[in-house]
Amino acid sequence: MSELESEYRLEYFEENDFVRKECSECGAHFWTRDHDRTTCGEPPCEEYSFIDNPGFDDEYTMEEMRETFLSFFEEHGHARIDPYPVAANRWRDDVLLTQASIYDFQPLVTSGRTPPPANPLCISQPCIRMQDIDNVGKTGRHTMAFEMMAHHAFNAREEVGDRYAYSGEVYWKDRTVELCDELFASLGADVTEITYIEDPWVGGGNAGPAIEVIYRGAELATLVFMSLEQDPEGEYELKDGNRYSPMDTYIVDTGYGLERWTWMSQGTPTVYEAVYPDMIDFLKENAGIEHTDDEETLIHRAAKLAGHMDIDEADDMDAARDNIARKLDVNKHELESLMRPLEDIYAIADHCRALAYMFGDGIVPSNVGTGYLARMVLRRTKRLVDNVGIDAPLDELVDMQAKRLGYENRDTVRDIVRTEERKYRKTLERGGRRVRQIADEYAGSGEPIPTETLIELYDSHGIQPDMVREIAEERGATVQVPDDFYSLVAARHDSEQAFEDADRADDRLADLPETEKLYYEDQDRSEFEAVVLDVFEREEGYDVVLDQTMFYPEGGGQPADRGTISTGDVTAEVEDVQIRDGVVLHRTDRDPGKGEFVRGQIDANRRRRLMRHHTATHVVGHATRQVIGDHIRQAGAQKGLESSRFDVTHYERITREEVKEIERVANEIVMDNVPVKQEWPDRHEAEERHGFDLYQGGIPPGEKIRLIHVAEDVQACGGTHVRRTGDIGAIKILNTEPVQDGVERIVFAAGEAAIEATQRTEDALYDAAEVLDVSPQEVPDTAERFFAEWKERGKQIDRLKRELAEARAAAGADEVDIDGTPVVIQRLDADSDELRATANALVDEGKVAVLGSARGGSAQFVVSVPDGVNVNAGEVVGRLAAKVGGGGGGPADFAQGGGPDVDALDEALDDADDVLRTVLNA
RNA sequence: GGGCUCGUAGAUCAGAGGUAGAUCACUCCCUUGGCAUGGGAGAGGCCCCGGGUUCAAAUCCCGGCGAGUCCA
Repeated sequence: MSELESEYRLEYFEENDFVRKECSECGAHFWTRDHDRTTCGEPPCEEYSFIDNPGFDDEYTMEEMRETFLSFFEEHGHARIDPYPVAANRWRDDVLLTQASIYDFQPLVTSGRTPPPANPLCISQPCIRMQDIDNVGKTGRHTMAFEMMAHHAFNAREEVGDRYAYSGEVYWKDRTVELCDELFASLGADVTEITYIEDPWVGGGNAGPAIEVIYRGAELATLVFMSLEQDPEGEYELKDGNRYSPMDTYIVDTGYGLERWTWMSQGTPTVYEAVYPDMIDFLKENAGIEHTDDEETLIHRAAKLAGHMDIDEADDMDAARDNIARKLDVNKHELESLMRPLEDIYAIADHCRALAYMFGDGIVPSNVGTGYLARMVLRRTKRLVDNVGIDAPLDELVDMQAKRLGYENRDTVRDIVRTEERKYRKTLERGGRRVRQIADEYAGSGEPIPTETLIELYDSHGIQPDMVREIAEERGATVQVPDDFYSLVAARHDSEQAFEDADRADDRLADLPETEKLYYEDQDRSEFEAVVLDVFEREEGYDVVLDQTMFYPEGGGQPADRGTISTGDVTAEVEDVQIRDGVVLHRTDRDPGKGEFVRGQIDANRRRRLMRHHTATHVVGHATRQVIGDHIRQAGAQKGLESSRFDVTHYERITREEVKEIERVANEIVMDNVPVKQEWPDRHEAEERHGFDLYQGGIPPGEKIRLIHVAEDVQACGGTHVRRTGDIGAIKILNTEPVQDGVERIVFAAGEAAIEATQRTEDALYDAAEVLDVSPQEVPDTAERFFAEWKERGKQIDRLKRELAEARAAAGADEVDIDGTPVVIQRLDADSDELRATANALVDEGKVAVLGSARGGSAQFVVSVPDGVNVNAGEVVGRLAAKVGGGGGGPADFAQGGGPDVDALDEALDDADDVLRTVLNA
């Protein structure tokens, strides 16, 4: 019995004559108004009963259902909130995709550090869950993309006062269940059929009681009461084996699946037909799928049983399908050939919606992060489309969903899909060639292609084993894919992950007040006075804490200030500045003394350069978005003194033309000399006005955030900036390079650094011009001509060497006769090409060539033997080379070798005839 | 972020320490009235870049650049 059992004894249940029951099938505890009920109502304990028998008074489209839900909660005192992007990594670094509405408020709101945008609130949040990907299309109810409708209330215990960004209780369990119940009733549901299953929730270090809400076999909502946090000494032990204790904040976290509610209202065989009717029709027609009335009936009946098709719960797909076929009394293969294409079409519609969300919200395909997930989904979708025989281009299919979802950047989305599809096609072509080659190798041998090769093909070249099998079979080779294929692949990646220590809160700083940040008040000042609050000794040097400071601590990609802190008699160099929990630590070489009055002086020149680069970063970012597109987002940035780098998301290489245009637009903003403004608005107002693109460099905590306006560009930013764009002076883009797939780095310089960088580039050009003895403008043409001439000369030299060699051979150098074979033994002191050519020419005349050279600081030999002469050239070279302290070898008719002992070369050549005789007689 | 694979002729690839190759494409010649085609000849290479090992590196080692792919 759960220790949380008492948590579920709600007044609301008692007042409304609910009873607590235990499911006769699965043993779960649940609450119901129906006193005769025996099962919990959730598959597999019960089947869907709403198919062809809708559970609400009216049919709703997805749009209508969303509106109905949100306005219901608005009428019940909730504020409606706009949805967040599906790319959750835009505001948190612990997850990639938004998988639930509560993700929008983690970690800053749930921890109480930042107030929610409204309290209570309701929202319909687009989510993507990759975990269910294998179920999509097959179970009739799983989708990868979905909207989680939700109402949330953020509560804090009375006794903690206003320590958190919200206080007191808005509402808790009874009101939550009551609202849920009322929503059902307002739609005309038969509330006696609803079951509320007790199902404690645990996840991500938090936990709490939770209730699954089941109606006619479908799980329509989950009501989570997040109220516990992990604590080794906590009073509750939950199903994950950890102990938990109550938190100061407690949060109503609900989830109502928009698609399921829509489905429930329509009672179609699958959720997909309820939510994407137009797209399903289009895909069916395009794929040429038509059903007879009998088949249609069979599909309906199978759909009701499809709840069993869940690869998590059923042992495997095959068994589940078998099971359904038996219940319907039809042939399994018949059922399969009927259902498969439909399942693919359902999955395509769902995947296209997921892709529309991802690309619409600015995810760029990549080999890492969310971009990789998007790439996987796209490729999977492409395979499904090809499989089922749909000839519409993928970008059009994704666009159908993007249009429905109301995205405005549809052209970019289509461009991304096309680019990505092209890349995939190339990978498939490359892979196909590779597999055919391997298949041909094994086709003759009768052996199957080894598992090791399959793993290699998948891991290194992205070729699915199924594809290998297909191609191999065409070529007459066999393939056996082991069941544990993917775990074998995983085994190749079992290296341990290195963890970086998170900055731990420093106890020493707990009692110190936050340092007053003068650098935000006047960004041009470089001197200030302060009091030393404390000094901590470090291994090397000291950490000095002041009451206020002009020193900018490292952050937001901007390096820390340098300078000095001085009292009357001590001057300490500030070598680094860091910030911990709002306290600025000045790392110095000397101790100014606790309690002293000090004068601080920052290195103004250094700071000016950094400020120029920081403001320039905003300008370059803005210019890049204007030139390339709205999907451009900051993926990292580092400011410097000589240059800065700015990483942006983009799905192609940035061209030279684009660089020039970005540079032009950026410098236009500089020349416009507009003021750079900072403001500290309420965060939610700022988000309302400017959207999530504010947070290019991460999300700051707190009720108010600092915004920097540069021309039309607005960003949340903690850095220091120049007063007007004209103060930047000039911006010069130095280079662009790929950081990873989907991320391009723009390296640029601002102000005097831009001039310096340009001068360096010019110096290089002038130096080259001087060497070529032409004007800088003529350098490219001249270089091209020289390179062509250089290549031509190389060929000319080769020709001449060949002629020289022939001439030498014809001249008949000292020729000796060894056992009837003419042999030329000669020292040439030429390079190895020439030796080779000469030897070849001699061989053409039927002579054995033994040539030596001392070119290049070492002794070298070439020995060449004509056809029909029984001398092993390799052996001759080996013996000669041994005399000069080296080695050599080669095929029997041609060999090379040498050694370091140049002085012994002549002696070795003198002995060559003996060597030849020995080898000949052997 | 980490692992793995690959950079050789315009394209696709072979060569795996010892004289840089094949196929297609290209140029020219022959066959034809012209084309498809057939026969022959030729041109085309900083073997990605930089170090190292070696008598000798396209080949082995290290570093870089570039492309691809899998995993988190």
